[in-house]
Amino acid sequence: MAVSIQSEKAPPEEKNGKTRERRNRNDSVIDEAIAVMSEKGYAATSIQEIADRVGVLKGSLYHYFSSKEELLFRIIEKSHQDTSRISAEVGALDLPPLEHLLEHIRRTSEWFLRNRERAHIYFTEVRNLSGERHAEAIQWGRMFETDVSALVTAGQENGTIRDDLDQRLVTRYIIGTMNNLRSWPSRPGSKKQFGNDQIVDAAVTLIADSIRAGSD
Amino acid sequence: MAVSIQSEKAPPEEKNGKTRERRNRNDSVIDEAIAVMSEKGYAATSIQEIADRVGVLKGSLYHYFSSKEELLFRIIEKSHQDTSRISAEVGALDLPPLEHLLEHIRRTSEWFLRNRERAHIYFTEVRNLSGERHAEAIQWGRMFETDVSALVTAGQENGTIRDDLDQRLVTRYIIGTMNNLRSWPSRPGSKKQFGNDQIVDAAVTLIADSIRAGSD
Amino acid sequence: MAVSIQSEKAPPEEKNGKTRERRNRNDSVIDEAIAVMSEKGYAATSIQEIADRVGVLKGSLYHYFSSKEELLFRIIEKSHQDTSRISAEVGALDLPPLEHLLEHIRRTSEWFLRNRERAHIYFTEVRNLSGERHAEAIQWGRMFETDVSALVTAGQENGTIRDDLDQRLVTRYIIGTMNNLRSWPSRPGSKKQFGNDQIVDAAVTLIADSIRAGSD
Amino acid sequence: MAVSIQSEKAPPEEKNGKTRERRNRNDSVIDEAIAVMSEKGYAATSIQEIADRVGVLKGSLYHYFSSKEELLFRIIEKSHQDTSRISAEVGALDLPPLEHLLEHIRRTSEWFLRNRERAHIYFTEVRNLSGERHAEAIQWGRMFETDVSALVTAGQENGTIRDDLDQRLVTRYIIGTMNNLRSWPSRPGSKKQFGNDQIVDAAVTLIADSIRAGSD
DNA sequence: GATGAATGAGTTTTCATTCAT
DNA sequence: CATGAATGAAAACTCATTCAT
Repeated sequence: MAVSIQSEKAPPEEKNGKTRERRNRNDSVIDEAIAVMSEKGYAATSIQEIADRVGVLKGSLYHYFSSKEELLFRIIEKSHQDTSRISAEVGALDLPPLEHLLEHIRRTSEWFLRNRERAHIYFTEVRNLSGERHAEAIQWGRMFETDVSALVTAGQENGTIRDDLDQRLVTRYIIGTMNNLRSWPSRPGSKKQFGNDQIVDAAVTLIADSIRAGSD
Repeated sequence: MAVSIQSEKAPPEEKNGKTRERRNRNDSVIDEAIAVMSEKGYAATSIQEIADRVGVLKGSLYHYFSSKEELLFRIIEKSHQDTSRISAEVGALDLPPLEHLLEHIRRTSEWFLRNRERAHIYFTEVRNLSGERHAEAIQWGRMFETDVSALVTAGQENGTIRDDLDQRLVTRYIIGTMNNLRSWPSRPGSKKQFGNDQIVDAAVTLIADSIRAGSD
Repeated sequence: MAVSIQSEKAPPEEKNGKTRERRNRNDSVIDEAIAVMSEKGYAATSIQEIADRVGVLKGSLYHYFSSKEELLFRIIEKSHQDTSRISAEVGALDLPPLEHLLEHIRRTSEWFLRNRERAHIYFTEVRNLSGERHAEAIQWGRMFETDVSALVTAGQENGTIRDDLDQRLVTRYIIGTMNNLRSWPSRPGSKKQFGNDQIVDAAVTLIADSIRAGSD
Repeated sequence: MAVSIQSEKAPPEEKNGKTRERRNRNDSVIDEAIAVMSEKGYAATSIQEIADRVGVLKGSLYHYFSSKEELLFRIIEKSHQDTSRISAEVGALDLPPLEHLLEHIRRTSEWFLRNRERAHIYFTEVRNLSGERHAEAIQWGRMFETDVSALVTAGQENGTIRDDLDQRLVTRYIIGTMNNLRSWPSRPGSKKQFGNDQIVDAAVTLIADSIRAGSD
């Protein structure tokens, strides 16, 4: 079942020179911010660089966000919304715990791979938020963890997931593995690399084989 | 079998003499740099902040390193040296591939957990190096990967490691899991958290159960 | 004797038609500008803030004035016109110097109190004008001073105002006292504060008692 | 009795070119800040302009203060300290209320005239402070007012100050007059202007004649 | 070794103003 | 009239680095 959420880059329209462009650059700003920030990290990314890539003066960017931190927040917020929605969609399937967990991993992993850059920011840059925004993002992370945690516990209780390992360690193992998918070999254009489907399949297989009851 | 490599923060010995003091100060600079950088990230860490924690004016830090980047390099270099040594020590045991790999994972993971902050920097801040230093650190990372990769391949060849999954994916899975150990639940002082040994045991168990031949 | 000049904020009439609306908006811009500028000062007031209060986007404000400085100039100009008119009206009464001066103080003070915010700007923000506008406003201030100064001199010459103090010092004393009336205690709604009439009476009494010939 | 407090500008040492100057520019920074801010107002004063006058790059100024607002605070704080000290010195003379008040006015006025620029900032720029600093400065202003207010009340009670006018209005009148002394005609170099002593004498005479009991 | 004033180039952010729609 | 994207210049502030003392 295909997941419908999409966050790909807006199509790069040609600038036709004549009139000063008035289109909405909101998506473009976010996209370029994601690209630079995921490559260099939030702190090492300058507003100047984003502006250069968008093709406006740096002051102009402040029409699209009120501060660099708010820009980061919006990127993270969108990731949270997407993954939350996936979580809800999987929940609606009403599967038994282990199948539920594996489907959750599968779809979330697909999203992470399709949105590698955004996901990277989601996982690594929360510490650059402050105050209210930081608290909220931390809360989101906890929700994400709780979703997995609850499924692991349920699987242990109905005997489908091994219970010789503490639920919290298993949860962290699963989330950590998903976090790292972005670094699994997949440079497109390289000779023999892997498609997102192959990576997801491998990850789900490995996780399933390690947590299934009776593994030990 | 205990691993002898130690990189913990220098014990806060009382200043009992010039020599000791000087020695401590040098270590202290590195230690505080590691502490701040692992918390805030390299780019968001200011020399001022390190100086404040060391208890010295920021100009004075330049007696201990020649640039912020060189400081980062030294931190990463030391991590490389430690993990390389571990790799060599395990190699000297002359174990069969799977056992060799698991022992490698075990000891390296122990080091990562004992040196959480330094390891975090090692894994995330290489992109802040430039030129020669960047190239060298990239090379070290490749060496680290190659060590694991070779063992996986050997294990697949002698039939002890599953070969239905590409060697590169399995390698990335293993390394990724090790990378993430620092975030496994372990706040010391908290009531029911986990010691480093428990975490390592769990990680090795999970990895072993997922990559062993015959899992599928 | 009631003074007829009125510069109070336009009453918040309901928008009952195009014409009325347009008229209101124009006044509203001035009124809000006066409110913000008197509170924060001209330099610390942003066009954005005025626009927010008017309920219009900042670009739209430029339909009502051509520059921030021109807006300030108009505010000051109106103050000058009002006080000039008062000065002329009092002159038309044809009173002897001391009585003339006191009536001038009385009516001008009433205007200052009724237009506290505008008067504040009139007295403190002239330095933010430049070029021609600055010169003109300075000239207005000089005219204001000259009006008082001439009356003081005349009073000294006919023996009704003390002449042991230089006319210029007395003039500055009078003007300075009027300038400060806006800070005399008068928060409306507070229990025992003072009405504008009481403040004016007190000020005129104090000034009269201090400058009358025979005081020493 | 002469007041000993002095805040004049530091002597302008010649820069003798040879070595980069390492002297303490703290006073110089404050002095130039006072000069520019009193002329243009806090908000219209740029750090750049102060730096230009001090002769350093603008970034270097941040060795002397941590923010523009803190710089303003320090200027205002010093004014408060000076005027507080004067108030205490006069209090120690143990004079009857009216004499006490007039001596207070005399000495404080002298300070205002000798420190025209600083006093101007003290009276007009408090609104540019924020948070804790703003609260503290407001408190200082209230203390200043309370000092005068208490003397007026005491004078009314022992019958030496007129009591037909409310104590609060008289207090504001006095403070307002002192505030305005800086604009009394005194440009040095101009032909027939006035020395500080003459201005203070005139002000004390005018105030005394207006508030003394029996004036009416 | 340590200091701390100074640099110089950078950062994020603000803001009056313009103008095509 | 009103919009709102964009400008361009300047603002406050940061920071790695240098260096005379």
